[in-house]
Amino acid sequence: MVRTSRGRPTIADVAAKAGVGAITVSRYLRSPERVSEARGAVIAEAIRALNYVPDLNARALASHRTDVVNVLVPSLTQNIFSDVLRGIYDGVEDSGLRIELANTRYNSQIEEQQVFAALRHGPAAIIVSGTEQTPATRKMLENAGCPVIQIMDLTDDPISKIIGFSHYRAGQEMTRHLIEAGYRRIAFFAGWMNARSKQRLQGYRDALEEANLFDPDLIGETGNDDPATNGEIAAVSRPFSSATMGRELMLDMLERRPDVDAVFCNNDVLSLGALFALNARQINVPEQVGIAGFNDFDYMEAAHPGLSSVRIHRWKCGYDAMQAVRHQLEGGDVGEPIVDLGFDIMKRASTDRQKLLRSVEQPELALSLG
Amino acid sequence: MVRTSRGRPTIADVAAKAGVGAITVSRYLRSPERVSEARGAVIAEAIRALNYVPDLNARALASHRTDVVNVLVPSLTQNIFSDVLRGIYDGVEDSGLRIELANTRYNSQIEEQQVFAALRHGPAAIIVSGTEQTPATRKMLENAGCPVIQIMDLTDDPISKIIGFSHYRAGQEMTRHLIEAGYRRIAFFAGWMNARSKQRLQGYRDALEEANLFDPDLIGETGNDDPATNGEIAAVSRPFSSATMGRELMLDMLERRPDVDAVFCNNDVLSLGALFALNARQINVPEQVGIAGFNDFDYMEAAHPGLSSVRIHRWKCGYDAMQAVRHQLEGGDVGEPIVDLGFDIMKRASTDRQKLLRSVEQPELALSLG
DNA sequence: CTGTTAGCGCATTCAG
DNA sequence: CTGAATGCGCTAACAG
Repeated sequence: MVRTSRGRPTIADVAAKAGVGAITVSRYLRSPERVSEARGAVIAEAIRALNYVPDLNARALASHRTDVVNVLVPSLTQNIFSDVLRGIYDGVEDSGLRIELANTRYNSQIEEQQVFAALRHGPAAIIVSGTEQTPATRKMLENAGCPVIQIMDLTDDPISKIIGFSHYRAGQEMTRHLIEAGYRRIAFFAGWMNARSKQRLQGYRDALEEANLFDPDLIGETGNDDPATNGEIAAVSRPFSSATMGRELMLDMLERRPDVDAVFCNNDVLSLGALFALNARQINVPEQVGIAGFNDFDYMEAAHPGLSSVRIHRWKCGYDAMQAVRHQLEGGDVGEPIVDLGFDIMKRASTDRQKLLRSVEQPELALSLG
Repeated sequence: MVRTSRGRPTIADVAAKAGVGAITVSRYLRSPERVSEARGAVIAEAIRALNYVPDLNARALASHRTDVVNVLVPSLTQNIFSDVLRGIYDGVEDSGLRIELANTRYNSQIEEQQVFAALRHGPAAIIVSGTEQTPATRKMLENAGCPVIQIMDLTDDPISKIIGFSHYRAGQEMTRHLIEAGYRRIAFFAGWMNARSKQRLQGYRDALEEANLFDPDLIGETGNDDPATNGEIAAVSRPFSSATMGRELMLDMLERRPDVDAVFCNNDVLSLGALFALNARQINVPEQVGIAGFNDFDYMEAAHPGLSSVRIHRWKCGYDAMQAVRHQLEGGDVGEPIVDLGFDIMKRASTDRQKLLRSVEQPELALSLG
């Protein structure tokens, strides 16, 4: 004995005690139905008696597979992905799978390294966000030899299976709602633009152009393309405040374009900031300026006035991705490669301009309704 | 050859090509300084030429150790822990460590199972939240054979090292601030109570009692002790809305106790809901009712009026925990077993009642300042 | 349904 | 500083 084992009982100990071969114990552990009931019972007893716990590393080495699902998200800042993660964790319950979570920081290069690293331990499955993988990443993923699910976006050409929704259509539909509500000078606010934000902006733009209302001057951005300042940079203890940014963008827009009559914010926190700015300026929402956000976090409904937003199915996206993983791991097929979860335009008081039109003869009432 | 390897080059291939023993390659990989420079260069070249990548599972089996840091948090709902996670991820950069994240759902039994599961693969380190571990969990952690860090709370008796702050003192100090600001009937709002919430409540209570102001009737709770309804239950796609809860608690309190003049909310979202409720009722903040939250998320400062809150160092807590892990992994000692990160009472307009007192001769001005 | 054989790829031990 | 032998604990493969 040159080597010191940890003293824990091994599968051989169990096999000896149960009077069977080690492989039978191994089989019993992984698929009890492949072992006769009689022997199964004996093995179970031996396992209990010895307090045997299989070593995951040995299993991994021998099988080239682990129980680890690698999940890659672009951000951990409190935002949409925390709900996605909740869905993933709710979906993984009682599966024996573990989750290794990585933060790509909206950086495809980092994502590539992380996929490479993940592959080194033979993951049970990989869940990645979006469709912006580098060619090398895509290739690795195609050859991963395990289920691969893309989430939170849509594409005609998924790696294997994608579950999400169209950011373009979401941006377009909310903008159409604002137009229908009677707004004409509709601004777009964004903190910084990632691939999915750009799709939403394009939807906004197309909706306005089809109504002949597009005005590039109404796009409010911080002019920042760097995710680093979005709280994703290392060693910054407080993320850049979107609420403050929304307030600043709103105040700025009011100065530059006092005729603005609605703002479509790329995220909810931004819209909260915009609301606070309008409150401070005593500008009535939705009569004078309408507000819409994106994501539909819980506080949107509770706000005063209630803030309109695009509800996306974050939790379901994570949950369904995990279900798809489990289905495939149990031998099921990939199924529909493109799953569109859709979204809902939540129309609330903050964009209910009709209220003004409906009560145009009694303006003081309209104001008191704010 | 009964077995099909994955065809990837192994350490033996590298050793052969470099004309050295396998163990020398192994050594070179883990601590290059223990191999002569000449051989090191040859090995490096062979690795490059063969495109060799060490197999993590084989390494794990042979060494009984992985590069995985297991992190256990009680919740993934967008709250304090997303910032803690950011800190952890910022702290893990370029360390070669991976993070396996588990959600204990505020349940010590689940936590126990997860610690047990984590131990099966020989984690590099374990980070757990709070001090509520079961005796069995504690025992496993004490014998884990790897660094163990507790975070986000404080205790005299940490498992090994704890990094956090005193929830009791935080609750106490914010309450004292409210008293000093001139409030006398100060309510406490909580959605549901976990161990740390209870500590804050105790701090609130003690602060009021020392000023002879405690009134149990002013404690507003949903009477719910079950984290399940706090968004932690599986298969619930939308977490229970704290903002809505804050609004309801506020409206309820106004009805029950119209003389309430301040509310200390157990979390920021609750305080946001309270603010919206007061807005809707046209009750002036901070003149008629003061509001304070807990956590100090970014929107607190951006709110109108700015909302007071207890700023806790979430990010730093995660980051420092990771630094402690790395320090120990590099052979450093545990250091100070109890690290108090403290907190800051952020005094903003929402609790600035002095403003009223300062302008008592000109009440109309006071109101317009709201 | 069950067992035997032969590794999986790396790191430990101890001698040199 | 280096290497040979051996084992980590489990499972793939095939035969029976």
